[in-house]
Amino acid sequence: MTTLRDVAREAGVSVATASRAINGHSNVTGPTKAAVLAAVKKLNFVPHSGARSLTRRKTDTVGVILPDLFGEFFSEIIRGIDLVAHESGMHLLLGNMHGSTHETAAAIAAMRGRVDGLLVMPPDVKPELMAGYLDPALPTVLLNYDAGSLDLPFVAVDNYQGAYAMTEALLARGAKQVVHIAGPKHNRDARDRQRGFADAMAKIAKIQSPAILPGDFSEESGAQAARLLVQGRLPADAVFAANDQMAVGLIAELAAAGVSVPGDLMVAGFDDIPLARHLNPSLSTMQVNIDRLGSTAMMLLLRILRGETLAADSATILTPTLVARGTTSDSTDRAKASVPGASA
Amino acid sequence: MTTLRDVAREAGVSVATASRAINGHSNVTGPTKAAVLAAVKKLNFVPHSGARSLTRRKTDTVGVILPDLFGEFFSEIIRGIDLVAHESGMHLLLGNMHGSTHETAAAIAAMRGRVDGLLVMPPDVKPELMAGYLDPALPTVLLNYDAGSLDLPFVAVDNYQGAYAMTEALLARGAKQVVHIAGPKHNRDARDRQRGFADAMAKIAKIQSPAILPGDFSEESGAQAARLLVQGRLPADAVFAANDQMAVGLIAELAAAGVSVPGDLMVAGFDDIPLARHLNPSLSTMQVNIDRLGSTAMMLLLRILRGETLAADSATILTPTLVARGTTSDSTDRAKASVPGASA
DNA sequence: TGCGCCAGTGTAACCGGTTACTCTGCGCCG
DNA sequence: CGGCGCAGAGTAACCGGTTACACTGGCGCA
Repeated sequence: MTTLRDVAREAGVSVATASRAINGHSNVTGPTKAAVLAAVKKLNFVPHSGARSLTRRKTDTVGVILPDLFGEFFSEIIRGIDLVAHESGMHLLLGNMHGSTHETAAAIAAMRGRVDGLLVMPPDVKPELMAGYLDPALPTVLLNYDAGSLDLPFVAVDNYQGAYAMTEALLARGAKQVVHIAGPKHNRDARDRQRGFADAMAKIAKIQSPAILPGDFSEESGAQAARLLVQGRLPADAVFAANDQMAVGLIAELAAAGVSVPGDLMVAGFDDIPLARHLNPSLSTMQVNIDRLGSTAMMLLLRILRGETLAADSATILTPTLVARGTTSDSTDRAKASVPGASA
Repeated sequence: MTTLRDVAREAGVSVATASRAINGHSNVTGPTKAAVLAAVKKLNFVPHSGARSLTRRKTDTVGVILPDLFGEFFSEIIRGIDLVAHESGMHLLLGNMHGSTHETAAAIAAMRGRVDGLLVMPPDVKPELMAGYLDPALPTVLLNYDAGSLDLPFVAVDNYQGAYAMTEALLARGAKQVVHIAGPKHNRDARDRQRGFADAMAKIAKIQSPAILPGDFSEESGAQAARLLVQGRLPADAVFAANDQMAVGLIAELAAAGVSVPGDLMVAGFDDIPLARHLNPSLSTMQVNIDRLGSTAMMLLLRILRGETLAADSATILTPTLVARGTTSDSTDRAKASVPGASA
């Protein structure tokens, strides 16, 4: 493995000159520079990024710490981040907290000396703990997490507003008794969505304690909710699941039980996963541009790295948009909804 | 930002002792070690991984270079890799070739000094070029790519065998005229699948030049194939798409044209994306355990990094398994298939 | 009692680059 | 013609750890 010293020797110059020539500094004569570059080519030299980042004190890498490396959500967010990072010549170092709070601390600590900044999404970690985990010297942007007192820049999806809007839409469609399937209790997104639902029910339908079934964002928990609904004879004319995954499980189980959607029961989800529009009937949901979540956060981080001091307005809120599809169509639309994936 | 020097000073020892205490070397007395660890805690010291990897000549990081950071395939493969990497305390550095051959070279070069080994999946790069891109000194495992003469270890899906098996299954179901929708022409996976299809048709159905429609793995190209099929009145009783994505587009467009699946036409895909079983009727496909592709490759790489010299048998081939679902069921199964997602 | 050995610790070189500072030689000015 | 300024190149310190080697003191053994 060839080093800068080798190149310098080959070109008959000092390491300083070699370094300058390679990095395109101005104070190098044409011939000298050419000689160095020739040596680089000949020896097939590639600078050692580790060594370089040690002196430069920058690594051209950002750490991305996510709760899980799993599924569509994950790949979309990475795609968004990469889009922006790649443009700026930045690399992505993946960290995974594997759901555990303790691992979160470890993952963040492991990033020291490897990255210039951090993108962290800790949906299940308590804010007061986060403060201790983060290195104040390392620029950090939070994803989908309002750290409150920590006052770190963050990008978030307006889950509350989204859930409110969806609930409102269901009520507008004529639903009287909307049931919510909640997400994991300690999960921020899930809690915000539940709040949005509850508030909309209270404000618009004047129902103070709407029915809320437990769930954990998994397909299976959606199916379970369906069984509760059917067997418990819970009066309901619409179900709003806290995410699409659960809505999928719910619909499958309802179909098995002979409940017609949207005829007997309207169903709505949240996230707009790709599967949503391919279901039959297709699933109404709140569309979240997850890739935008990632790219926006990355842009924010880049600005911080460039030295801009962000004002308090550094928080960016992305509002999800309502996508009305088959599972909430009223009877007149029913025919259209029966062609599977016709919108493809 | 505190350094080892700071810790040493605080503990009243030399940097060498501090380093040894922190890294758990044996030749440090109890009290000394305690003093160092106390200083570490007090100063909140985290070793600078960049500096450490410079002397240790290892980074505890592997580079993962994929054609696209996109979709289910990507997230599953990363998940598989991470599963194994995480267990060994390895980190993942993401590289993205963004489809361009030139970027591939750049992505690989950028890894020098950042990683201990490389996992590369270059489906569109010609083998003779790959040789020039790769650093022979850097342990590398190829994903879904048989480098041939390069004789690098690799893990691959047996696309040929999978396509052969699926074609065979369609013929066994009674299909006489199976049409294939091909993937991108320069893509290895796509070519292997097409070969498997063609060989099966030749061997089993004795058809030498079966109909093959062009495609590019996208949903839209599947839809386009459907239009060709319908408008061109191509005689066909089964369609085997080179991937699920195209099958999805195909089915949607067929439905719009009033063609019944599997009644008029059986359809099969490849990959078993999550969407496949949720379609109505659910999509028959070849299941590829993509996460296993990643985890197997990572295990192989780890073995190389541990110093094991792998024999020529280092190539691992994963055979996809056939998943027969609604789109290839014969009429007696039809009723079952009409319950959407009942298998959830 | 004196010597060698070894455990525990310190000093300093080193990993592979970058860059502040120094040095040299040339052109230009007075 | 001598001195100054500056461009181009070199020397060496440094980034923050690791570790080979040197050093010291206490113990066991003769």
